[in-house]
Amino acid sequence: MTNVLNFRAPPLPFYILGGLSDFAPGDRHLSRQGIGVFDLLIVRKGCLFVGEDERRFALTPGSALLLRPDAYHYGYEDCRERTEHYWIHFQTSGEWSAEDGAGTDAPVASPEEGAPRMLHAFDPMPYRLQLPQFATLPQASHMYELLDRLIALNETSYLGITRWQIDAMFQQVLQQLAATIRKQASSPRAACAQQAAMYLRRHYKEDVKAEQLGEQLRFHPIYIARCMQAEFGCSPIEYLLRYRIEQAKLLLLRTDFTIARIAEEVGFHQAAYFTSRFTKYEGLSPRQYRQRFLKE
DNA sequence: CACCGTTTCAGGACTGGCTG
DNA sequence: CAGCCAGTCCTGAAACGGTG
Repeated sequence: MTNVLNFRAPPLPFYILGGLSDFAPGDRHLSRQGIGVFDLLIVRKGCLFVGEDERRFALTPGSALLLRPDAYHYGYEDCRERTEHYWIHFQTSGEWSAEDGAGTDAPVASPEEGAPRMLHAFDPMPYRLQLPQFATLPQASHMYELLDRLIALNETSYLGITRWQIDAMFQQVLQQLAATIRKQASSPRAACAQQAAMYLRRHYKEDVKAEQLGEQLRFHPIYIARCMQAEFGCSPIEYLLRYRIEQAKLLLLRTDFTIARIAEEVGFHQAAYFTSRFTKYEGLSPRQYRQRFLKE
């Protein structure tokens, strides 16, 4: 059973459309199969009865339900009283997965295998955005206020400057939703992963071995690898590699150092190996990268 | 000739299953 | 939660070929 939806960021999920629905007694939520977008429902008044596949939720004021784009949704019971609820449709162009009650992280969607990745001069370090599938909002009135403003903006205009205001506001909605499971982020596992990441960023120019990392953090290297996998979706070595490549990109654009010099500066012993890793992650060689982005 | 890309393979890192 | 073991996978070094 799904409890948490994990979004690998960047890119962050983006807003599509939202509104406030007012149901009279006897109305019920629509039945839809695989609508292709995430649907966030937040009840302001009354009680909404919604099912997703085999699970059923009775949403009372202040509760939020995040419906998956690939599941079957339905109203399983009529509203007994006047029921107001916000609905927000959003989507992501990145990877996302559903985590079940047992803690397994089953991948659900990801960019097409082998598809050419979008090329940027710089990519920030990846992180994971966790959203609960069902939550009771601690500051529901604040959320209602935010959603009212979001919907009002949405209705006035959807172009130009308003578009990024909508996106910024939508990120605040996600932030409030994510905050309901923030307790988990301060777990020993998350702390271990954060410490490891900090150590790797500080020592990326040096030879960092898993064993050495374990000694520094006073944890078993295998345990650290698991913590980082859970927190960042990658192993310590992959995290280090990505960080080194980001630093190398800076040097490629800011200096006229040779590829071999840059490889050495960011912790690679062999320029050939640096080139192969860089090409794998960026889709073009260091030299091509420099030529391409210095021209722009 | 300097620099970059490809191939190969030993050893280190990671994963899954399990234990305390 | 934290660590161990066995099997598998991947990294990184080295050698060599290609290119401008």
